[in-house]
Amino acid sequence: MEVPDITASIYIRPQNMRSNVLNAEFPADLTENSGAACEVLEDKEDDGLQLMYVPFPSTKKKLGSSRKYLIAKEEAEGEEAKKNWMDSEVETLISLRWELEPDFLKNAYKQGVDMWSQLQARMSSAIPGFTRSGLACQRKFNSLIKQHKKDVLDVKEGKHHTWDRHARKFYDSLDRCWHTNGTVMKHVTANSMHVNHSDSDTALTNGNKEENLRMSVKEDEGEEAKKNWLDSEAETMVSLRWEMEPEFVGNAYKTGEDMWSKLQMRMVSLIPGFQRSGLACQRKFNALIKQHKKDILELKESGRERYNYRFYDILDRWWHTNGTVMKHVTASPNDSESLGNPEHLTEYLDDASNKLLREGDEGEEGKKNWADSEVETLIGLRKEMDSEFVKNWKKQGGNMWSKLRSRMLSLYPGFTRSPLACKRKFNTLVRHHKKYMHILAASGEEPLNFKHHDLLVQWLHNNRTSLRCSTATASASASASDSDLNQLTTGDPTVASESQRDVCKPNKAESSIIPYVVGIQYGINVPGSLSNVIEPSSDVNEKDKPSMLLAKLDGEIDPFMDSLKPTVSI
DNA sequence: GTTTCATCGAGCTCCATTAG
DNA sequence: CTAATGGAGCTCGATGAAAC
Repeated sequence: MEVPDITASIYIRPQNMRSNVLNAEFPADLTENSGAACEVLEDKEDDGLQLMYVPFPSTKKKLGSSRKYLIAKEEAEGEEAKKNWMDSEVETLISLRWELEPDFLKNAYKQGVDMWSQLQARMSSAIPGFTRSGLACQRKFNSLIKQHKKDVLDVKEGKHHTWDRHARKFYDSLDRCWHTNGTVMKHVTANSMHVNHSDSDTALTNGNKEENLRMSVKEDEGEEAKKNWLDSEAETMVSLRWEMEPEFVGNAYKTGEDMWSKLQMRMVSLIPGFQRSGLACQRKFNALIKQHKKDILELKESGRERYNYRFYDILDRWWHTNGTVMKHVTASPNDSESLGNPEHLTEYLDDASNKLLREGDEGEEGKKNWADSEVETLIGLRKEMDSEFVKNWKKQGGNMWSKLRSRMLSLYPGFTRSPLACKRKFNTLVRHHKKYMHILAASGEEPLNFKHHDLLVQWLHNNRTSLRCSTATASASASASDSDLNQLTTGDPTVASESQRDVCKPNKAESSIIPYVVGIQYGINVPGSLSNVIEPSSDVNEKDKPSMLLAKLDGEIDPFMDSLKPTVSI
């Protein structure tokens, strides 16, 4: 990826702040577009002067000082006018978003790190009088990318394009930053972890120093909460855990020997301001191992490298030198051997699934487990209300889970779980149902103790047209086949009604594989093309294949499973 | 000591609505 | 008509509480 020159070591200041301004020339099109005054600041590191274009509005309300600006900002906040974005605002947005790209990648979905608020703050300091929210910035940026992608695709496919639109004038800036050659702008999507960071890392230069300083101050102030682990923290923790391994082994399961607290104390001594608990260290460590194993599996099966954590090296070194050492935190004592072995995953999932539907007391609320009867009623009601769910899918005010919760309440006086809790429980059930399918496909044996599985299976296969609209989708460990399950439950678009198709439309990747996804649902991350998974015999007409496969689904579940088993390669 | 369940908060996406 | 926002739903990572 081409690194644009705007990643240079330049400090940006609001126009109203004094600074060392250099003479600079800007591309004519930029200044013309923005009609803005520009300011370029000195490279403090003096490591090769590079300039950054910093547009400022030819402001009507020019403010004399930063103080006045802050007051004006406060006054303006809350108005949230729906005024169109000025060109200069958009250009600044793109520049800052690119500059913060490494942080966006690193902090995707993390609690306690609101990247768009950080960007908004920088927008505010770069553009006096800027009053839009972080959310507005996020939406504007995403809509730009969406439009860009669409236009590029349209042009590629020879369709009529809309390049004369307002967004067009910013495509150069977007391309200059991300240089995507018209491919998907991955950086803002859930798949951002797939992006190779190496290119964008170079962008994290002096421009982020202020932000880094601010963050470090924050840490010193003890604003901990659920903040993402820094790489340095994780590395230190893994190293310490390794170093203390003999003690961990010696004191395993002994009461009064809280090894993780000891490790936590050493973390504090090594990292001033470290405020996480020993339990948090333990969880993070176990999560790292789990993730590592998952990544290795994925790499082995699909050839796709998902994560690139530096401390994986440490874990690997440890594993290879100390084969059995991980027994405290893994399901199998032979993890060093079972790495990459799907059977191991099966064992792991099986173990998990056996405990899945463990019931707690007939709980009233909060984090008490759901009672069997509650779950069954939940599924029953959800099934009963399915047409309503489909009808109101994504409609404002639909609030279907509230309605379902009301019906739960009428059946269970004293039922105190929230609509959201109902939704989450249901999504969790579906997620585990998918896990069940994986286990079944991997081992050929029906996992035990899936109490509510039958209810779900019955519904999923009788009603393939709607579930996509109301359930959580992929679990991280099984994203490939989960999406296929979604497709399965979405149903055959050639049969579904127009409205159903509209409501439950598959994503683009899925839409091209519809006829053949049936088999992969029961597979487990089978590498290669879908045809490797299930291939109708060659003497069947192309046009008959989809119906043939779907016809299988209409039969009983078990016979279908049986017929499928031999075709699934693991 | 380890794992699971449920929750929280941040980000993204989609459709409907509203303002310019 | 188009762009921006509202609102709902989804995924993901971290964590408290409880179960094992």
